[in-house]
Amino acid sequence: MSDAIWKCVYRCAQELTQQGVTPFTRGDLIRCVQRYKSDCGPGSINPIIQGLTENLRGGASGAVGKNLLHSVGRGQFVLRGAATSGSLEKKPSWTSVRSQPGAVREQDKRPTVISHETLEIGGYAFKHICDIEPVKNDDGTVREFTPQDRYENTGRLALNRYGVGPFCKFKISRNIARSGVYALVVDEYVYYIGECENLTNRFNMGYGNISPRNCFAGGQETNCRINNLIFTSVSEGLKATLWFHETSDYKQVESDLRARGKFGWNRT
DNA sequence: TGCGCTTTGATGATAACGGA
DNA sequence: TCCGTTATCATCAAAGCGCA
Repeated sequence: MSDAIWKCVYRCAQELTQQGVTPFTRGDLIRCVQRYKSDCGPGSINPIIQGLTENLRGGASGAVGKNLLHSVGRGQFVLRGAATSGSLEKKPSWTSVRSQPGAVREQDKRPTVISHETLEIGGYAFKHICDIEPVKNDDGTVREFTPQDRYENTGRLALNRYGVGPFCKFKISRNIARSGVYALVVDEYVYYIGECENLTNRFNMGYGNISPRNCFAGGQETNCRINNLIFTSVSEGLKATLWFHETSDYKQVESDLRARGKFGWNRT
C-alpha cells in the first residue's frame, strides 16, 4: 500500500484499540505497521510514533502533528482520544502531592536545601541516599580501575570514547529497589539527572562497577562516562552525593527536569 | 545453592538531516 | 512543509558464569 507511515501507525492504533489491546506497546504498533508496509523497519517507524505522540518530545513530525497518540508509560501508548476521555490516562503521581513544578531556574543547579536529608530540584523533592565513596587506596586516594585490560576482545573492538577510563568502583549501601529519578550532586551543584527502575541496580550494577565489555564499542558508554566523571571529581577532593525522587512516573519527571534545565553531565 | 558479576542484545527516546 | 531516514543516547532484561 502507498499510505504514509503515519497513516498506517494511526490505523494500527485504531485496530489495536478495537481489539481491546490498550494500552498497546511500541512493538505492537511496529509489527502491525509492517503488515501493511513490509519494507519499513523499526528505525523508520519509531520516530513517526514519537512524532504522533502528544506527550513525547521530538520525533518526525507529520501533517497532523502530535495529535494521535498519548504515551502512558515507557513504550506504552493509547489513542489520544482514549487518553483524554479520562479512564485510560495515567495521572502523574506528583499531582496528588504537590503542585505543578515551575521551570528549572538557574539556581536549581544549586538546589534549594530543605534539610540535610532533602533537596528541592526544579520543584521536586529529592531525598539524600548516600555520599558516593569510591574504593580508596591505603593512602586515601581513589583507587583506579581499568577493566578494559581484562577483556579478551577477540572481535578487535575499539574502545568507546569513554572506555579509556580511569574508573572507580563504588556501591550504594542501602537497598532501594524503587523506580524514580536520581540526581548526582557534586560540590553542592546538580550535575546529572537520570531515571531508573531500580536505583540499587542502576548504581551497583551500572555506574559503580564498569564491566570490561562496556569499555568497548557497543558497550554502555554512559556508565563509563559517569563513572569517570565521579572518579575525577572525587579525586579532586569534591564531595559527590546521590539524591533520589521516588516516583513511578520517573519518565515524565526526568523529561520535565531535563527539558527545563541543562545539567553539566547530561548530554541530551 | 544462591548471589553477584559480566555480557549481550533488545527496546525506547531524541535530535538532526535530507529529499520531494 | 511534509515525510522519512540515520545516528546516537539511555535504559533494561536476561542468560551464563564463577565463587563463597
